[in-house]
Amino acid sequence: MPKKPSGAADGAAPARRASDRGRYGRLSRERVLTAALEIVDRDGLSALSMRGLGAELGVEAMALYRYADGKDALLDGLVEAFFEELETALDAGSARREWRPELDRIACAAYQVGLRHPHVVPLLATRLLSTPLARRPAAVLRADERIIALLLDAGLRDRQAVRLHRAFTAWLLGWLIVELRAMDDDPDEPDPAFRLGLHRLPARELPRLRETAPLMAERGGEGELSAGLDALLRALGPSAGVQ
Amino acid sequence: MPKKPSGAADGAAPARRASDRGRYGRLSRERVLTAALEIVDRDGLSALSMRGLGAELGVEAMALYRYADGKDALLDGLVEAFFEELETALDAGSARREWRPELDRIACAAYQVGLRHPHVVPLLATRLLSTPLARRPAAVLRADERIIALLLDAGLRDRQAVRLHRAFTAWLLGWLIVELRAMDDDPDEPDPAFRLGLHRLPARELPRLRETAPLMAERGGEGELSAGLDALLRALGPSAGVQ
DNA sequence: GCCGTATGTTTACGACGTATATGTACGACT
DNA sequence: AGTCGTACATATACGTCGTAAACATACGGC
Repeated sequence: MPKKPSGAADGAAPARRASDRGRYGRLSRERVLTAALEIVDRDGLSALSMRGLGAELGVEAMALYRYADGKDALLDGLVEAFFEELETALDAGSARREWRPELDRIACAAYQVGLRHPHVVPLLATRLLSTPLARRPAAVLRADERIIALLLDAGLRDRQAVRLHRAFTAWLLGWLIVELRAMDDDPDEPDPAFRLGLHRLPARELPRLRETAPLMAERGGEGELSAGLDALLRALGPSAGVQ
Repeated sequence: MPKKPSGAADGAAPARRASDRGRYGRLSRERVLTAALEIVDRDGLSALSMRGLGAELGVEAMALYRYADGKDALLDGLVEAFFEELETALDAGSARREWRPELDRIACAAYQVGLRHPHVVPLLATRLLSTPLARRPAAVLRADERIIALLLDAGLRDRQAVRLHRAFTAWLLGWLIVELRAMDDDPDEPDPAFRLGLHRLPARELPRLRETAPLMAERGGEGELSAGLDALLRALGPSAGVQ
C-alpha cells in the first residue's frame, strides 16, 4: 500500500513542480539519464540494468519505460547525455572564428568529457554502428551540424567539408578509445612492470612490446590529440590541392 | 540416449583425427570461434549467445566452456579471430621494407578485414577498453609487436615509436568505426533521401546536415584512410622536429 | 578388459529485458 | 465537494540469458 504524500501543500500553485510530488512524478527523463550515467561512471556499463537503475531511483524497473523506451533507448540516452555535456562545455567557452582552432576546441572539449565518462566512450562506437543517422540522439546530430556548418561557412565545398568531418570524427573517436583503453592488470601493484602484468607476456615473442609497454601506458593527452588533428586538417583541408 | 557413431571405421589409424570422431571430439577452439564469427557476421553481435552457438554446433551450451571460458572470453576470441585473419592477410602479401608503406599496407589490410566483419569492429573498441594490455588475445599483441618492431627497426626512438603506434591505432580504429557506422534508416527505399530517413531530421535545426547527409553516407574508402595516415605519420614522425 | 581422462550433457539457479494488466494519485471540471 | 480522465507507477508473469555443479559417456593406453 502506497504511502500518501506527507505534508502535501496543495495550496495556491496550480503548476505542480517535480519536487512537490510525493509518490508520483518523481521521475523525469533527465533524472533517469543522470542516474544511469552515475551507475555507468561508477561501476561500468555491465552494471547498468533496468532493474538496478530502477532500484537506484527507488522505483520499479517498468517505471523507466516511460522515459526511455527499452534498454537500447537507454543506452542512446547515455550517448545523448554525453553529447549534451559536450554541448554545454562548448557553449560555456568562447568560440573561435576560424574553423581550425574551433575544431581543435571541440576536440579538446570532447576529450575532457571522455575522461569524465570513460565507460560511455565504447558506447559511442557501438551505438554509432547500430543506429542509422536519422535515429541518432538529437545532441549527436547537433554536434554534426555544428561541425559541418563551421566548415561550410568557412567556404569549403560540400565534398571537402564531409571529408574533413569524417576525418575529424574518426580521429577524435579513435583517440578517445586508445587513450582510455585499459592498461593496468593489477592497479594496486606499485612496480610499473608488474602493474601492467608484463610477466604474462612471452619475452621471446613480444620483446619490443614488453620494453615499450610502460611508455604505452602513458597518455598522449590533449597535446598529441591536437597535433594529430592539425596534421589531418592541414593535409586534407583546402589549399592542399585536392579537389 | 546418445546415438553411437554410425559407421565408425575404427580400423587402422591410432592417431584420431577430428573428422573421425562421432559424438566426442567434435569441437575445437577453432571450430567454436569460426561458428561464432559466422553468427555474428550473419545476424549481428546480439544474436550471439552461448546456447545459440551451441545449437549451431549441435552441442549443448555448456560444452563451449571447454574452449572459451565464458562469454567474455568468447568475445575476446572473436577479436582474436579478427586479428588472426589480419595476420594471415599480411603474411600472404609482400611486406615493404620502409616503415611508412608497410604501415599503410597494414592499415589497408585491417580495413579489408573490417569490411568483412563489420559487427566485430565495435568489439575491438569495447574489449580494448575493458581488457588490460597483458590479457589481450595473443594475435592482438602480436600485431602491436609487429608495428612497434617496425618502427624501432627503422631507427625511431622509443618515445616516438610509441607515439606513432598510438596515432596509427587511433586513426585506424576510428576510421573503421566511422566507415562502418549505420546510415540507412530504410535500406529498401530507392530514393536516397528517404533511405537515409532525412524526413526525420528537423530542417530548421539541422539544415546543413540534411544537405550533406547523402555525401556522408558514401565511403571514404582506402584512399582517405591512406591519405590521413600519411598526414599523421608525416607530421608526428621523425624529421618533424619533435623531440 | 579395465581405468583415467577428455569430452559433452543434465539440471538448476538467479538475473535480465519487457509485455500485459492493474492500481493509484493528481488536476480539471462540474 | 464529488467525479472523472489521464499520467504515473506497480505487480505479475514469461522467456532468455550466463553459468555453477553434478553427472554421463566414449576414447586411448595399459
